[in-house]
Amino acid sequence: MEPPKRRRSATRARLLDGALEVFAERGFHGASVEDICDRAGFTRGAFYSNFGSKDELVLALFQATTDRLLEQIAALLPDLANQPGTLLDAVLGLLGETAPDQRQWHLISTEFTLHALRHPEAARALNEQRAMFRASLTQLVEEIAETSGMTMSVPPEQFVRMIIALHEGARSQSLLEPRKVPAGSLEHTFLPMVLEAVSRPSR
Amino acid sequence: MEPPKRRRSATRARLLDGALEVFAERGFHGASVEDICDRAGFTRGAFYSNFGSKDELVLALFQATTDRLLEQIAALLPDLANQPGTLLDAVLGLLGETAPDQRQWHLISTEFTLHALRHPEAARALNEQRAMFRASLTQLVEEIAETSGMTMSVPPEQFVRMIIALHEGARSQSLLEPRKVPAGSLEHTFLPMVLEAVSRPSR
DNA sequence: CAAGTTCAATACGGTTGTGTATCCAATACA
DNA sequence: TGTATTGGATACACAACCGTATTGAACTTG
Repeated sequence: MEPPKRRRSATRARLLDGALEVFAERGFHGASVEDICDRAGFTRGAFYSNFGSKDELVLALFQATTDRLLEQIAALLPDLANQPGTLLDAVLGLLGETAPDQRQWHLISTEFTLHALRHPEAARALNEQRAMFRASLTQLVEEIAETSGMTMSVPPEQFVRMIIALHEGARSQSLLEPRKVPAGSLEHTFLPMVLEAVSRPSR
Repeated sequence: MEPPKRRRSATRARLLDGALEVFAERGFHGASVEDICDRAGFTRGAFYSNFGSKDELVLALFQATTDRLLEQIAALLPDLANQPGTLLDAVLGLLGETAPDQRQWHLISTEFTLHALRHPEAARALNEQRAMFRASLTQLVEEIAETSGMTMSVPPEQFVRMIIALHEGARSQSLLEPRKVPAGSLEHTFLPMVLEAVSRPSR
């Protein structure tokens, strides 16, 4: 009934989804291949017929997640650039909306970052993805700055790097103490000041 | 020859040191008890005569590291507060000097943060430690602001939270791309702007 | 409709890792 | 000096996990 190609890629997808969940719950090494298969409703036989090893799965998972993320960004970019509102609203909106589940995304991406810090190959893949992500944000910043007649006294990419750094650090604090640090509070308090400091009306 | 009490706590300390190294290298779950014992020059017998389980070791390790860190801070605080120099130099100096090996410290603390996000008890311990750390920084900020006749338009603790967030996010980027993001570059570029924006001379 | 192919399930072997129980040496103490 | 205690080593039992080999079922194709 079902074409085998579709079937295959469907189980692959389900395994990847399961892996995403289980990794978020138990962490990289804490999640066993069997855990992932159980979550996806398969056995290890299915796993090893789709992936060569756990490491291979991790790379595939990261690639799949990255692809989805970049697609979402590409879809959102035009809207954000043309809609009214400040530059920071657009950037922070993009940072937020691309990851519906902030907690899970933070766990996964942080975990993979640690992995990358120990494995150079993973680091290259991660840096590549982050470079594309930054590029999207930088483009957004440049466009909005242009249309609103602003010039920035620091390279836009530097500015974006700073936003990302602050965002990730703040997210960590928000997840650790949700009541004391509401999501986005640090960004919304301090980023306007920085923007004010680095931007001047174009002459 | 050697007093038994001393001997015992000495091996405990060596095991904790070994655990610190091995955790930094292979991560939390990736490090086996035997790895740690090998590193410390003992066997698992010694381990289980000092710790009840791997989890117990982790908590003990975190406590020990935390204690050392807070001691170092307490020792540094008076110097920094009284030495000449700007507020930011003092704060960033404190952030830097407390962890001689930035990479190892980043790996360990990030790993433990992930652990805490999944285990509420660990989260409480971590938040407690971070609160004390923040308190030290806040105190430093308040003292320096006072002696230099400045008033801040945001609560000092908020300001400190923001510095920490930015610092941790920036450190992650620096470790991933040391050549593109020299350590401390983001902080030194943007923090002065924020400080300028939030501080006014006291009337 | 029969042979071949694909995909996942089952069964298995081997490795690794945890924790316990026992043993041995060294020190403390009577 | 002989006995008791303490700390660490050795040996062992047991579970978890990874990866492979084999089997079976569904679908494709000639």
